[in-house]
Amino acid sequence: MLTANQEENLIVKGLNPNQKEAVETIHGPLLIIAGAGSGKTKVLTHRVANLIQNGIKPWSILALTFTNKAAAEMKERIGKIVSEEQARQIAAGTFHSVFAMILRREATAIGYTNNFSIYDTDDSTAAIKGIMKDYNLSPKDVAPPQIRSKISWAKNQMMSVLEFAKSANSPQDEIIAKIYEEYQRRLFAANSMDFDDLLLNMIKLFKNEEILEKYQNRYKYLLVDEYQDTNRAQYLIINQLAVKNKNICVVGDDAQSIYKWRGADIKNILDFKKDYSEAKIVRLEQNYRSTKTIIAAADNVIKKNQSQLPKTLWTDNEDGELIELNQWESDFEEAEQIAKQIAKELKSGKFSINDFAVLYRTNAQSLSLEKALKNKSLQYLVVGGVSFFARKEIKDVLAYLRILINPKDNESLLRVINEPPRGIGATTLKHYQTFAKMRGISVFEAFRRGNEISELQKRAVAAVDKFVEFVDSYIRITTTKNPMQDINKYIHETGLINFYKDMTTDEAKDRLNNIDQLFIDLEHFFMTNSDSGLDEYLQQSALITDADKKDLSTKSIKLMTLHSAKGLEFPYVFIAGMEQGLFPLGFADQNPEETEEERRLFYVGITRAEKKLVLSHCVKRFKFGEIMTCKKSIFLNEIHPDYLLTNTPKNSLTMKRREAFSNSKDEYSQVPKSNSIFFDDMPQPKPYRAAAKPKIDNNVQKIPVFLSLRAGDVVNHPLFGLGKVDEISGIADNKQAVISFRNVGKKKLLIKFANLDIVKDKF
DNA sequence: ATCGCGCTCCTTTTT
DNA sequence: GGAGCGCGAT
Repeated sequence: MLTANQEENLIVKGLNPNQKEAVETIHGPLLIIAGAGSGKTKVLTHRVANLIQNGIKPWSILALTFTNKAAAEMKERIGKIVSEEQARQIAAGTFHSVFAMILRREATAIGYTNNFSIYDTDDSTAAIKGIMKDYNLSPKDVAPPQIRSKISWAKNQMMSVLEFAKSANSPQDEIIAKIYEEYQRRLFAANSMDFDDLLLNMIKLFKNEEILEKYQNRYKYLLVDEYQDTNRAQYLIINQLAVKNKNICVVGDDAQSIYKWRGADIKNILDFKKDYSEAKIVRLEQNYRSTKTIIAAADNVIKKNQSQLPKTLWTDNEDGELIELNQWESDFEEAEQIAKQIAKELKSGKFSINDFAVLYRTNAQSLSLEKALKNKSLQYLVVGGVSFFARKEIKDVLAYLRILINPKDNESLLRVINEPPRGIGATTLKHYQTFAKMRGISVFEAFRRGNEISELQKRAVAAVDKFVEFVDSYIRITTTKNPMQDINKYIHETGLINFYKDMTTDEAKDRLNNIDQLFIDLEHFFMTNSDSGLDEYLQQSALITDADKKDLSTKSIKLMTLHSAKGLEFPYVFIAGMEQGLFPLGFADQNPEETEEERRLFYVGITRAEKKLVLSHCVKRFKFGEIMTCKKSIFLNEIHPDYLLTNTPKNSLTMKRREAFSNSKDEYSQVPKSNSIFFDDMPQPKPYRAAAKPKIDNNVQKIPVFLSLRAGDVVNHPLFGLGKVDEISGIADNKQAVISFRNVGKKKLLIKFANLDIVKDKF
C-alpha cells in the first residue's frame, strides 16, 4: 500500500511545472490554456485523480467533454490511477448527453414527461417542412435546412421567438420567426426536444431554485473541456452550476476554436477572468507531440490571424522532416498518390498502418480516397460521415420504437405510418392532422378517433385502425425489462424487414444488414444496462455519434474531416484538397472572420501530426458534377518555404526524382536551424515574400470579366451577392448580362459597371 | 395511392 | 453527381 505522499508523487511524476500546477489546483476557478499537443488529456486525468485522492467524492465531479468517447477515455485513464469503481462514479459526457440525463430525471418540472423524444437534425428539418406545408410556404423560397439552422442559431444565442421576430429585418426572417414559434409549439406538444432544447431546457429547469441548488450541491467540481467551443447557452448553464462553489476548471485553446458556425463563442474563454476574478490561469505551451518543423509551420499559419491571443507554442522535439507540399493533376491522382505513398512508407517498415491519417475539409472528399486505398488493398476506416443512426432504415426502426415510448412523437409517427406502404396517403393524414390540431391532441390520439372524422374514407379508417391496434399490441415493450424478443417481433411485424427482403438489390441488402447491426446494438445495451429500458436507449442513441462508436485503435488508415480530427494525433498526417474554395471552403476567404476560422481549422490539422505532414492540392477537381480548375489554398503561402519540400509538376520534379529526393537525408538539413524560433524575442522566420507583396488574388479574376463573361458563369456582385449568368447581350461598352442572383432574383446589368467577379467559370 | 421520370437545387464542418 | 421535389401516368 502506498502512502498518500507516494501516491501524490505518482500523480505528478513526469509533469512539467505548469502541468503540475494545474494538476495540484484543487479548489477555486482554474483556466487552463492548453496548446495543441501540450499534454492536456494527461493533465485533466491526473487532476481528477488528484481530486479523488484528496478526498473529493467521485460523484461530485462533473466532466463535460466534446465527445462521449473523450469522456469514456478520460474515465478509463482515471480508473487506472485511482480505482475503476471510483472512476465509474464520475459524471462525464458531452453537454448534450449529461443534460439529457438530468432532464430525463426532472422532466416533469418543465412540463415534459421523462419519455421525451430527442429530435436530431433530420427530425427537426422534417418538422419544419411540415410546418411550411401547413402554412403553404414553398421550400423553394427558403430551404428548410437553412431555416432549421437559423432557428438553431437563434436558440443557441438564447434568442426567444419574440426577440428573433423583433430583430428580423427581412421579410424572410419574419417568416422564419413565425416558423420558429410554431416549431417550438409543436416540439413541446410532441413531448420532444431538439439538440438545442437540451441546453435551453436546462436553463429553464435551473430557474427552479430548489432544483438548481440540488445540482449545485451534487456537482461541486466542474470540468469543462474544449471551452473555446462552448456557446452562450452552455456557458450560462455551466456558470449557474459553478457559481455557488466556484470549483470550476475550464480547458481550452482559442487557436483551436472551430465551431463558431454553430454558435461557439470565443468570448467564453477570453472572459473567464472577468467571470471569476480570483481565477488561476495556467498555460501549457510546451508541445510534446510534433516536430519543430511542424510546430513552426503551425505557428506561421496561426500568426496570420488578427483576433488571436498571442501564442508561444514550443517544443523540445527533434527538427524532423520537411513538410511535403504536393501538387497533383486531379483529385483522382491525389488519392492515388496518397495511397501510393502510404504503401511505400509501410514497406519501409518505419510506420505501421494506424500511424496514418488523411484529413480533408468535406466528407465528400472521402470517396476518391476510399477508392484509391481499396485499390491498393490498404485497410482504412472512415470516421464520421453519414452517421449510422442517420440512415433511413435505422431511423425508420427507431421511429417505430419511439412511437411506442412516446406516442405524442408526431414526427416519428408520420415518418413510419406509410413505410412500408399501407394505403395511408397524404389526404388521409391531412384529415387526421387537422382533427388533431383542432382538438389539441396528438396525431396518434386522433388515429384512435377516425370514426369521428366524417371526411375520411372507410378504407382509410380501417387501415389506420389496424395500425393503431398493431402498435397497441406491443405496448408491453415499454415496460418489459429485456424486451429484445418483443422488439424483434414488433419490427418484423411492421413489414419493414420483408419490404427490404423483397427488393433484392444490393442497397436493400445493406439496409437489412444495418438493421441487424441495430438489433445487435440494442441487445448489447440491454445486456450491459440491465436496469434500463428502451426509453433510455432511444434517448442515448440520439446523442451518440459515429465517431463515438468507432474504435480508432483498429489497424487501419483513418480518414476523417478536419473537424473530426480535433483532439486526435497521428504520426503521419495527410491534409488533402488544399485549394481555394475547398479549404478555405466556399467563400470564406471573402469574410475575414470566416477566413480566420478556416485558418484555425488548418492549424488544428497541422498540429495533429507528430512526425510527418503531407499537404496536397490539385489543379483540377471533380466538383458540382463537373471538372473545375482549382487554385491552391492561400493558406499554403503562409507557411515559410524553408519548412516545405514542394513538388509541382512545373518545377520538373518527376516522380522518379521526387522519390530520390525523399530518400536523401541531405535534403532535410535545411530544417529550421535554430531551436529558439519559438520565442518572441528571437528572430522569427521571415514572412513569406509573396504574402507581403500585393498579388493578384488567385481566386477571382478581376480584369478579364469584361471580355470573358459567358452564360453559365457564376459571379459575385458587390451588392447583390452570388448569381448565375443567364445570357449576354450587346457589344463592347454596351455588353449586358442577365443574371439570376441567389438572393435578389433576376437583374440585367451593364457589365462595364457591374464590378463582377467570376467565381466559377464553365469549362 | 404509388411509381417513375425529369427537373432543379445544392453542397461545409456536428452535438 | 445525386438527393429531393413535382408532375403525370397507371
